[in-house]
Amino acid sequence: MSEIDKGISIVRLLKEVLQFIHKNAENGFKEMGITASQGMLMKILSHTGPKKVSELSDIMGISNSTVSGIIDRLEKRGFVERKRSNEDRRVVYVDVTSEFKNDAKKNFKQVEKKIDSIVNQATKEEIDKVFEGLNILKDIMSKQNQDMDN
Amino acid sequence: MSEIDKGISIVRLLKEVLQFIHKNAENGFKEMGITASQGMLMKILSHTGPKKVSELSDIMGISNSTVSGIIDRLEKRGFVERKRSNEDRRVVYVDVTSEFKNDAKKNFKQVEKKIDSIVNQATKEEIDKVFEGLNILKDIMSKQNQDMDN
DNA sequence: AAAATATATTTAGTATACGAAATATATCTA
DNA sequence: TAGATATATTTCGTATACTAAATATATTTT
Repeated sequence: MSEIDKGISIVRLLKEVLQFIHKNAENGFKEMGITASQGMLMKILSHTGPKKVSELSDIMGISNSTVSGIIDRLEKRGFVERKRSNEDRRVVYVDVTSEFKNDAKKNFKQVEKKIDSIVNQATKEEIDKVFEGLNILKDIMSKQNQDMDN
Repeated sequence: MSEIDKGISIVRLLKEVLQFIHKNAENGFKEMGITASQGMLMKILSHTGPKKVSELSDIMGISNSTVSGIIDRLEKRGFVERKRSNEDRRVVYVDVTSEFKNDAKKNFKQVEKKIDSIVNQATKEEIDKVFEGLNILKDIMSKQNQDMDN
């Protein structure tokens, strides 16, 4: 495999894997009328309670502005609401609505369980190898990033 | 680490790695005024010659419609051109323009070299582990996909 | 306290990304 | 050969994703 193919193969494989994951989540959440990203955000909120926009960005690994857009659409659906913090008025807390808790949460839990079971199929050794490979790749890329700053 | 965290961690790590790669490519191609995806397409074309839209989709692992959009923007920049096939009029071949070959190709090669060198920094063992981890993850996800069809 | 600086979020603009529908052309079938 | 079916690409609508700029509020400095 040439150097060219190596780079492109890794990128394609990464995308392929993310697409599989996305597909699985998408299929699960579809029946609730929400997308995979929206489902991931709901998952975090319903497990750990109200979160700042910036906290959600950190957890999900995407930018504040993207989270803001996802919240916009979930708010329209009536699943989450924004609440301006009283301690620091710059901060916005996002939380699930009581409407969601009453109407959709039960269904959501079932979907969630089905999606979680995918990772659970893997053995501990497999998961370890997945993390090892990804961390190696991350190190290679981030080391290069530092070099480029010089 | 709980099952919930495990799933979200993997997704976040995958995204992080892809973002690093994207960042590196973006930084490189920026000076040419093209994006990372556009650069990847140019790389393929300039190494292997004219390609069908559908071939580019397969190589890059993205859909025809997305490739079509990327070609639109590269065409506006004057870097590629579309040519309807004479053998099969449904087919469109995409190729670099002579304008690109004369003006930008030299610069492009240098940028390309710099980006390729990133993967080359890694040892063979590291690359093998990366592929091993990614393939395990891919198998886990695709196995689940089949189960869901039942 | 007014100005400067810092922090948190949203908005605006651009580029992906997808699926479904539309278009165009090819090929097969009755 | 006309109609049905298949294939290739583009267009359209929606959802992400990013950065930079705008907005809002906090904190520090002078």
